[in-house]
Amino acid sequence: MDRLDRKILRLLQEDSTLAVAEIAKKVGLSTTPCWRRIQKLEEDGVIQRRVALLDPAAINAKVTVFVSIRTNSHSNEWLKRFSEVISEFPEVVEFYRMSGDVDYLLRVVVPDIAAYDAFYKRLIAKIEIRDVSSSFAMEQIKYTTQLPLDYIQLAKEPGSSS
Amino acid sequence: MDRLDRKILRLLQEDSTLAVAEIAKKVGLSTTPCWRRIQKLEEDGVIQRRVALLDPAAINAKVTVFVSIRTNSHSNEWLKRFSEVISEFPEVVEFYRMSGDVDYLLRVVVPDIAAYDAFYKRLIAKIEIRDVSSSFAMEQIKYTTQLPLDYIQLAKEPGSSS
DNA sequence: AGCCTTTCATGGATCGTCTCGACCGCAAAA
DNA sequence: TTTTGCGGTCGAGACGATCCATGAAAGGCT
Repeated sequence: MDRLDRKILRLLQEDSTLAVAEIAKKVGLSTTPCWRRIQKLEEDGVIQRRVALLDPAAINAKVTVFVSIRTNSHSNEWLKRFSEVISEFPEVVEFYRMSGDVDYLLRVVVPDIAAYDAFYKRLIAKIEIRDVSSSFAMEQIKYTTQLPLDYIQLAKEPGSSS
Repeated sequence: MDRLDRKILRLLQEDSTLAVAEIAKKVGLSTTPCWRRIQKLEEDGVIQRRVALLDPAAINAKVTVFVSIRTNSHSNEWLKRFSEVISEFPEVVEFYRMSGDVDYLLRVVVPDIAAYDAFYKRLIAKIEIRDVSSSFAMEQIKYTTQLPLDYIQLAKEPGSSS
């Protein structure tokens, strides 16, 4: 993993429809080695998948709700079942086990408050939860799938000696 | 927007490398009309972009921190500057203006706690914030870019009469 | 110094896929 | 009944992915 790989990843995180030749030009390689690098990044699982991102408004899912959950049971058994139940809901797009005050945090996407209420009822019907607290997002100021590439451990590269 | 469009979107949200002919087969269309629908979905902005998703662990960015922010100033002026400053950090992958108790919520991605501390210092050096509270995610149980398609308003379709 | 490994550049061949145009047919709408 | 809006089929041209072969440059090792 070197500077070139990082550049390639940066481009593909922006737009995965770029042609290999196009990427090669931008990173300063010819197409064959650039193609091989991309292959390798996919084999190694650095690039996990390529997906289409949709406009939330266009599919009537523009309200984000953060749901903080506190629980009584902390057994593995319970967590397993809990995870399965939660993950089945397509409205739940993110789901974290947290440290501190709150045990779990969900990001839920729905059309409006009424739909959230319906979701909430379906959720608590399926599993018992001690304490639930919902916070509504008024505005999504930034949302990106582009992870920061500044922390990658770069391997030694040729041409770095004086 | 009908059932077929929804099926197409479902597939492309999963894997945008699928060939048009492949999608057509799965959806029950022939390739040309399927291709036309995809074109239209892109023109209409329903499909916003196609991107590569990376493995957070592979790029040394596997710790998620949720940052709750409270502020004093609520002027548009201040919000504008605040948004710009925050959005410039590549570590901030999500950024919401919230209702209720907390004013803003960030999702920040970093390699470890030390890196988060460094990020935090850079942040508060750039802009004054009344109150900041950080919660660390222990585990990412679910993360998907697939939005729920169950809320799409379907247009009238042929063959729906008895 | 000589050899080995790695990785690049170049060129080319092949194959799949996208893209799009032309035309037909059905069915609902006007 | 005519028009309009899809979808189906066919097919052509362009483009891009994939892979092979070869040669050159650079660094590491003995």
